Amino acid sequence: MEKYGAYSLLLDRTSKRVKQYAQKRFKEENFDITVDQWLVLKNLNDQNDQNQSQLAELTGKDHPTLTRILDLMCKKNLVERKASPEDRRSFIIHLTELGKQKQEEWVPKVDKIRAKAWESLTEKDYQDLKRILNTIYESLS
Amino acid sequence: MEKYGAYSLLLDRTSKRVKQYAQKRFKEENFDITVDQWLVLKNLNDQNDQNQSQLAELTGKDHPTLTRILDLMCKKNLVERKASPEDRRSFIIHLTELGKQKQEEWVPKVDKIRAKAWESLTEKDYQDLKRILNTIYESLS
DNA sequence: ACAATATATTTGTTGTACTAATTATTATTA
DNA sequence: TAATAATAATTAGTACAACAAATATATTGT
Repeated sequence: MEKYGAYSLLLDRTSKRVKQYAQKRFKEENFDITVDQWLVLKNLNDQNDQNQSQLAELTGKDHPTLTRILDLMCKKNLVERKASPEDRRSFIIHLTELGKQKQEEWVPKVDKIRAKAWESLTEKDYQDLKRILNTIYESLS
Repeated sequence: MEKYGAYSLLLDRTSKRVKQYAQKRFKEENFDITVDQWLVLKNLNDQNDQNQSQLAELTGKDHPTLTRILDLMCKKNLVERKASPEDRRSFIIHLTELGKQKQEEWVPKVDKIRAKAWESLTEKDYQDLKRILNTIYESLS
């Protein structure tokens, strides 16, 4: 029972390094965006005009965190909050022209940065990792 | 090249949930400690009286983060900073009696909590996960 | 011994995570 | 319809993460 305890440290330090590496490369390429902000930008490009709850679900952020990420992205004119026509409590998050433009500019470069971690691994490794992580995720829900 | 991009979100959300689950269970068991503080406590039990640099390396924290974690642990009397006899710049981090006591009390319960994620997975899965995560970690060093 | 350099830790700043509490609005139901 | 509950988003407080810069002490090369 004890022997598997180490996976949590392993997971923690790996995901930290993945994020850190991406952030460092973002900076080198002068992206002027954080990794978490990028995640939101990418999701919005796949499906624009979502409310914050949907967006929080998709990006795996909780509501307060997403609120602050969006605050920062609004300041940078990447997204804007628009009143929802059918529910006056909620906002529609809308990707601006600048946001769209940046997203298109950055996507291929980000893919390249992400691929770096996969240089010494195989397709099967990817499938295994996906399965194992999802199993862990579900076990703790 | 693009298809592997998703691993980063997967890693991020899984490690987040692992931490979140442990923290929730810690609270339920009234441990009065954070997951990150626990990691430090456990490492100190394996080898007491390390300086902050060694401890930072082992726990995967950077130095400023560790400084702040130790500040909180000192306040709780779990550890204490002692002057190093051979280097006046550095501190020896010493597990107190209370720290030792708590560590022993909590270890078996924490192992049980950690094992929860592994219920539906095998020994081979564990080896695979370890190998893949370490490969990613090394690729980005 | 002196200057340059390296090491150990702290401080400051910005961003993210989680909890709890708050406000505003919508939905339920008695 | 009035009271109650649920939902969307925000705010406040505490903890952690990454980076840069500051401080103090050690080490190295000359």
